[in-house]
Amino acid sequence: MKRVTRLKDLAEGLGVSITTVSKALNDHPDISAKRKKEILDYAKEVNYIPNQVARSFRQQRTKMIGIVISDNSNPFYARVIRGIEETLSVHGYHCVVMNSHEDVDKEIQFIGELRGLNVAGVILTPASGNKKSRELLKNYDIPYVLVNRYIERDEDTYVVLDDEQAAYMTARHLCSYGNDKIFFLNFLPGVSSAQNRLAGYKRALKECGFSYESNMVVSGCTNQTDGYESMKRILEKNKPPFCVMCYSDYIAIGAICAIQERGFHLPHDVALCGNDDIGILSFVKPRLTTIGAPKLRMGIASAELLIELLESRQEETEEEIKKEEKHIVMKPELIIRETS
Amino acid sequence: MKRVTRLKDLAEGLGVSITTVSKALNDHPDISAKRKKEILDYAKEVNYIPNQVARSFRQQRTKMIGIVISDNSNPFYARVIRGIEETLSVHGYHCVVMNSHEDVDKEIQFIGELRGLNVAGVILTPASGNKKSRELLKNYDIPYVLVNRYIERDEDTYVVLDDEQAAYMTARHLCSYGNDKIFFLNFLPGVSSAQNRLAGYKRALKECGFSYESNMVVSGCTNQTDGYESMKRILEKNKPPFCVMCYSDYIAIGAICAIQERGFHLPHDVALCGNDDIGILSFVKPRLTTIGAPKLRMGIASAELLIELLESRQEETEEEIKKEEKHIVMKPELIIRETS
DNA sequence: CTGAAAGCGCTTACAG
DNA sequence: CTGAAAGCGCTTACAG
Repeated sequence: MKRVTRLKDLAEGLGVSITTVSKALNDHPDISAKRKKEILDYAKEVNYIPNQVARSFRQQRTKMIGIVISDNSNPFYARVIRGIEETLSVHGYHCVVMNSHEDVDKEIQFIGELRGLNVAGVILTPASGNKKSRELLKNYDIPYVLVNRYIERDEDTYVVLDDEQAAYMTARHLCSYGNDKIFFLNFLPGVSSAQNRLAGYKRALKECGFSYESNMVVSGCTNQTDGYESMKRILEKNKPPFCVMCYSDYIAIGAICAIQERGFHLPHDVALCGNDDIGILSFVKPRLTTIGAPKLRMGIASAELLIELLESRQEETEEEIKKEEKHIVMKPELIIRETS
Repeated sequence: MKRVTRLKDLAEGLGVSITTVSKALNDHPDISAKRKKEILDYAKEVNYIPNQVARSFRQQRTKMIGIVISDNSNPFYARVIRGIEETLSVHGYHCVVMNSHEDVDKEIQFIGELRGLNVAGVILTPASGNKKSRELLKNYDIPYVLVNRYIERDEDTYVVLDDEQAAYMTARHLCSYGNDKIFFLNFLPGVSSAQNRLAGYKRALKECGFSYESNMVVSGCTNQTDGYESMKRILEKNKPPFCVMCYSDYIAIGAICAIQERGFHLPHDVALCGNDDIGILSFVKPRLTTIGAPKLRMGIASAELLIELLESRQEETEEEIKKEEKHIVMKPELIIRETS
């Protein structure tokens, strides 16, 4: 196994000090142009790659960012992560991705591991109702940005969709069908996005003169199968026409399956909306009416926000760290296609 | 900013040496049970988290694995990554995910960055035809596993689908329709999987007594849009009935869109197969006939293979490193649904 | 502009 | 069984 080239090897090869080589490579002003060029040329020639572990250790800070989400293979988070990765990459940061699967204990364990890795920051989608992670990050003094959900509306720094508005737009749209029933297949009730969607749904019903009935809302749907099963149960007790709004496209696809199985037609018998605009579904029949969420942009925005946080921290002294929470709330877009 | 607890703080707190604390925490045999318990209890009490950066630096090895794929938001890779992450996580490793977007230069740059991070190993899907990354990894002496593609059939360590067999099964299935034309919307021609699929396609044609015509194969399809456009072009020059096999479900969905737009029916006018079995599509009409690829298992297998490589390296002396390349070739499964 | 020296927090070979 | 000391490869405050 051949030895890796170190700063010391460069210094010896050129007959200068380690300090000088380090300064040249780090673009320190305090060095003559000639020397610098000499050193940089030589470093390139021998393909010197600085040991980032040593560097991070010495500087007591890494260029590593922890990304803790429920599941990287969920198309929603997959897009968010892509946005994050691309943005961080440009700024010289690297992403450590961890899947919590909505498991609070796992999430807490991950935060500890990230602390041990001395990550520069964390981008987190907190597991349903988990306040502890946020506390830990604060305790550890790790800058963080929440994405897609928040814990404390006014205190966290986060990037979310305007969920209240998204649900409001969807429900208003469905109200126009004039059916008296708009079912809502919602997500886990402990999550801010689900709570805000419920609020938007209620607001729309109220405005349209529909009464809110709690048994029209199904909580805790997380995937296609939940959508399918919930829809089946609804169809057993209710005769179309009616409307259905779904927390996600995933759930919507499951629900559509149940509806078609019973021989009903969309949007004629059941008018249905999804949420998220998962790319592949725009090519699929019946083309799903949904809410377009800027997943990539949410990723990009959370990465940019975190970088901003990190940089402001560099510049400020300990005293004057301004605890400015920032909230980015993205506009949803109603994409009307064929299912409503 | 409060100071982080170090080994030294534990030592001082307990009135023992740093060495002893380190031994206790690392489960060194060379320490009394009583001392060890004392130290472990205290460490837990003050919530001591070892500094992995310092540790990695000292040991000249990290628990970091680089994952370099084209795009983490591609549902195929998303599942593979999930399998990798879960497996590595159990073994105490962490994943640094990087998207190369089939860009050779970017991929090479990433390998360099991973070298700088001193990763323990790399799991790589090499960009189309890129032999350089593999060379670099060898030069840098970084253990690696290729996933979903290989560069040198006999020399690399990799986990792939049996692509030849997958295409063979699909084409045989389509041959049974007795149409004389089986189009093949293939991927980038520089990639081993695309080459092997072509071989399987040819084998099936030959066995079924169909002649191979190169103009029935469209190379370079990567996404829905390519599938859609290619299918449109085929429909302009060819009248159904005929068959189409697609390199991916993505491409298949695009192709279906084009077919339906022209008013043709599946499988009556056009019998079509995808490949990958992207989960969400099993709920969608017409339900796509496809090849089931064990994406999660491919991820798990590549992670396990890499860990095996890392551990064997630990145990062996420099002399006796056995350069055993391992190739895992996974069985494809033909899932016949509604499009053929 | 250049360089000697300290030190980041661990692990490990070694002495007792 | 315990601990003193060296050292992993850098950066940085400081002296010249």
